[in-house]
Amino acid sequence: MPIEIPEVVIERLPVYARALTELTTHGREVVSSQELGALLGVTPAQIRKDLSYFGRFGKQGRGYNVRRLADELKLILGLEREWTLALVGVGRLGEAILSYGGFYPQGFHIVEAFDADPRTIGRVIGGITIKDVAELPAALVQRHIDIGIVAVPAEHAQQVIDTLVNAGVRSILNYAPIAARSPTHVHIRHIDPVLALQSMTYYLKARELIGVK
Amino acid sequence: MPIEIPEVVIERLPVYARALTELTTHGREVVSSQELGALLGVTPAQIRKDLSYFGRFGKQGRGYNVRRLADELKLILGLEREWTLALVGVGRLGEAILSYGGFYPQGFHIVEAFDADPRTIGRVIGGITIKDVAELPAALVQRHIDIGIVAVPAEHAQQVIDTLVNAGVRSILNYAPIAARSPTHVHIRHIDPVLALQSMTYYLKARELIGVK
DNA sequence: TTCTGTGAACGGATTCACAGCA
DNA sequence: TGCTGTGAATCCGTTCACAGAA
Repeated sequence: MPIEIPEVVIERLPVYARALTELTTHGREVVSSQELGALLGVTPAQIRKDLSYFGRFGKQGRGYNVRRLADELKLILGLEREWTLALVGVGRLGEAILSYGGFYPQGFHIVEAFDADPRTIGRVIGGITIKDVAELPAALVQRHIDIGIVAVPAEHAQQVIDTLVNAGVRSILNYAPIAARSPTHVHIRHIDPVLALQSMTYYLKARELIGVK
Repeated sequence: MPIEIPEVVIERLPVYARALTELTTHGREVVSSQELGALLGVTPAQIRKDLSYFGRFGKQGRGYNVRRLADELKLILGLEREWTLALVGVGRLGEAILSYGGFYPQGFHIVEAFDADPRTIGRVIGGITIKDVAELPAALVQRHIDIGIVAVPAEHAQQVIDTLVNAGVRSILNYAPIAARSPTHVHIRHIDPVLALQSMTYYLKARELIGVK
């Protein structure tokens, strides 16, 4: 197996997979890197190069079989199977995450949820009984969890992440507004809308300065 | 003014600003790029280089004045002022966004909200009356909106984005799972937890293949 | 001495451009 | 002819390393 595929490439694959799946529902059977690129705002060369890390999926002169390529990508990403997730933090945000209908159909099953608030512990949301966060370490031993979701206040996030990591969780989706530190073998993705907004205002401000309104 | 500061640099500034603000609350007066880097998992050289695009904020032999640098960064990013936002889509997700307490204190004020569902239109959430999305274009003319938040189902997202762009909105925070196309002068940030999960499974799967469990 | 600011070197990702297959 | 797959060239961000200020 070829070592070190750039992480940016891995992050683009789900985007391709999603677009291809969408195309199959429209009955599309073949796409060229050109078309797919136009659809996604990516250069055709980018797509071809990315795919070339994993194999040769296209037919010269024709393009890619949409369904075949979608399936290949899902296999590469591990999207053909289901994954178990544990949610830590069931405040307003955590509750929204629990109720969100977009994870399950994609094979991401939240099977445990934890909180520190006695008023929240014991409640049942979306079929899941909220447990005491103190039970988190023990629960992680008992039941295999692939991915942790962190939705606790910023001040507790690092500690929760440490607990997850110590229990062997290697993938974390973090909603807390912190610059979390974790071992290199752990993959973290941050969902941070405020940070996203704060970088866009730079451009808004810049435009106003030069009077473009 | 120097042209073309890399976008990645702009995206790191809010991270620095947040850490510095945090440090000020701890009474910290001076930091070196070394310390700040350790805190954020970034190299000191990275921080110094990033800052050098905007000026000379440090003192050789000492480091940076925490409060001063925090203020400078906020000024650069436009975080000293308040910004008006309009939310489009007040389903479960949109409602969570409206109720989320993290935007307002950072100067991001959601002042309008729109939906297509007659049962939702007219409701009041967080002091805001939900309007009919059909009124969106007119409302954008009437009231200045800096940033649009898109939280509609995927199939309507592109159309909503187009409407926002046509009305002159230049910054969009998109929660819909689509690869949106927009003019280059418009800045879009995507919040897409499923995509984030789908790229992490690659590494989970890879580890399992080589038997690391 | 310590740590910033920065040109130069480096490294890695993107794009180019073309050989080769359908 | 059309479009893939891919080495080579290019571009661009990161890191190095050091001069210089406190």
